Amino acid sequence: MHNGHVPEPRETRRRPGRRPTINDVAAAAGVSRGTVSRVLNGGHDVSDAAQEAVERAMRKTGYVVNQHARSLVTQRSQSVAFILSEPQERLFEDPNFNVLLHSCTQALAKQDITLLLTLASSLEDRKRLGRYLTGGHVDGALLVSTHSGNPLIPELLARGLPVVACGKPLGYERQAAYVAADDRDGARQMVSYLLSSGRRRIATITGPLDTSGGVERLAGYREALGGQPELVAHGDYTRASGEAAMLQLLERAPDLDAIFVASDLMAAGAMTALHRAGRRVPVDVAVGGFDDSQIATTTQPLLTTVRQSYPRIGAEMVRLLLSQIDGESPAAVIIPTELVIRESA
Amino acid sequence: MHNGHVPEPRETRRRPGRRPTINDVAAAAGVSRGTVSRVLNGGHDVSDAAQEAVERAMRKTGYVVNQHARSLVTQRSQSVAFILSEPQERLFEDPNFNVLLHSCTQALAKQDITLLLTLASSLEDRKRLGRYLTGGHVDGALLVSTHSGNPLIPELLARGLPVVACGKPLGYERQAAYVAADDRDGARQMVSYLLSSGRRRIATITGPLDTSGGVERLAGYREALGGQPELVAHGDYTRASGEAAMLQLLERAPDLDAIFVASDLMAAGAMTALHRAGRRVPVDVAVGGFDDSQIATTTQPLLTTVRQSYPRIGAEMVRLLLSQIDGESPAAVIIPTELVIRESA
DNA sequence: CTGAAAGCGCTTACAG
DNA sequence: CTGAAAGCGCTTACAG
Repeated sequence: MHNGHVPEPRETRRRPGRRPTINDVAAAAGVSRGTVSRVLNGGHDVSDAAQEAVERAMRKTGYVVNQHARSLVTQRSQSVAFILSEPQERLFEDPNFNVLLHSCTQALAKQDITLLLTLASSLEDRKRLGRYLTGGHVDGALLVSTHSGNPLIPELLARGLPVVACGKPLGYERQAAYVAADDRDGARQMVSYLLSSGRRRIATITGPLDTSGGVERLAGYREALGGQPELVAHGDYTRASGEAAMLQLLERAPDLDAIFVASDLMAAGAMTALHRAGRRVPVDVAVGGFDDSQIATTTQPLLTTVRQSYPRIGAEMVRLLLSQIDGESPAAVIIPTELVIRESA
Repeated sequence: MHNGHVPEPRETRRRPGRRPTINDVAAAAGVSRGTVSRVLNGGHDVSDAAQEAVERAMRKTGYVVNQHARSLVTQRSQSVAFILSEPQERLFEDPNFNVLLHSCTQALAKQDITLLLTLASSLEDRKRLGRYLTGGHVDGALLVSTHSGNPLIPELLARGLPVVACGKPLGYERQAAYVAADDRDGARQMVSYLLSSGRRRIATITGPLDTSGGVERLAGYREALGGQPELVAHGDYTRASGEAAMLQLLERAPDLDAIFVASDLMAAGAMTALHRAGRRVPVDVAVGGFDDSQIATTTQPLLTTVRQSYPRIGAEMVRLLLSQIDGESPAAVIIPTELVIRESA
């Protein structure tokens, strides 16, 4: 069919195996394509009779709009990407992602925008993803857990794709929009609290230092310590790394009486290590976490931690992204953090 | 710009804020759009000189193909959806999803196809997703963890979208392609092994009975028991449900000496319950799992289980999906399962 | 309120 | 090997 170059008369019957188009609907309803398109786009300036005829015709033909054709003219895809630049394992281990993903999905759903979760663990992945994203498939991107040096950020920025990062995107704070918790202040609050409750030898387990969360929480720890000798070990936000770092700290400083851990998940790991080493929490060692994730209420004893509201962070990220898609310039939002005292400190 | 209806002379300079198109590249290279398109699509029938000129022009203009325009003519989007119809929590708890997702991503990457992970926990989500998927955004869908009664399956099938399910899609075994492990035989092997090692009072914790895995593993248990009295409790593949079911079974049958659990994660939960109840594994109670996931090698003692190879399942799913996209009819693949004996039984 | 027409940015036979 | 042209399925001023 259609392989000659003599124009055929416009065909109105539906060919088998072909999706119905707006032409089929128009023919069935006895109106023009323009009118069909108008009812598709809100039904303004359409008479009741026409509206009804078109709706009937759509049902009859089983019409579904072709998004590519629509996107080609509107330059909008009505979808945004949620990009996780992280080894997959973390996605599955860390409940924070879960909460963030959920709140972003919800916020976008209200605008009838689909969220596409894309994983970019390997360099290869990131390349393919770069092509995909800049090809117009999505209207914007939410970047989660981006370590400094992630090549996706400059690429997307250069292409002019609206982007919002979760946490300060190190090296691009000026150019990319972001939403971050007040990490530094949260850490400061926690360590001040530990000091005020009489602890004297306070260690910390940091997050990865190529993320703003890692850097800022460490800075808050130092700030609160105000020049007192510090005791630092590094983790990568996984439970296992928290356990290993705790073991190492106990070796280096058997007299430590408190620990501020830069995430709840690592804090859970640290508590396991403390338990194995025969230290009681909080009697021998006070433990403070960060996140106030679900984990904080399942540890034994319950975890004293710093709350950062991921639902709120997600909602703000979406708001910032949509406003950029509408032409506003990038902005940064800092969400306050709050000390939550439970049993571990 | 371009708001009059008098045709302007074709503009070749790049307007600020506009993405370069194939016309810009053609003009810069001094060739026709057809030639640019040919180098974009593999460079067949293009002279070296033209090829080079076009490549230079693409770099100079920063050209990126508009996927919507391309898809509109090719009727292909070069992406497929990975649909998880499951409360999000499970995604994050169950390592099997992780492995499956990874293997599917890899297999698709080889064909330069992007995988889009979409979550459909609520009914609302499924509606929006249905619209998205049938709008031509993806070339096919991988359905994971679909309980019977999931309305997405008939919808996608009716639209003619190529679909492959993981596990038998109950109610649509005939119409939808799927890849499943030989659940029944795996369960049978495990229970036979428990019997042969002298266990006499063997219970089971099932998966959800609206999934084929749940149904078939229970059937295998019954088959191996061959009419001996059975002892059944139900779980939903979460760790917590395994723990609860085990507690309940101990109450109902304090004399049980073995348990076959329909997933490793639930088996880990069951072992926790046994431990709390003071039963030694495997001395007092033998425990057999299903999956051979990462969990099986982290429990204490190590878990005897049934291996189903998720990497292989993922690869087969992709193969089946791509062949359907190329016009083949749906097929079903059953992957053999294998007993893996460790310490717990 | 409605139709005719231009245009979104590509691909792909076709003719040369 | 290459260009001209048709066509993919929509939306959106414009004129009436």
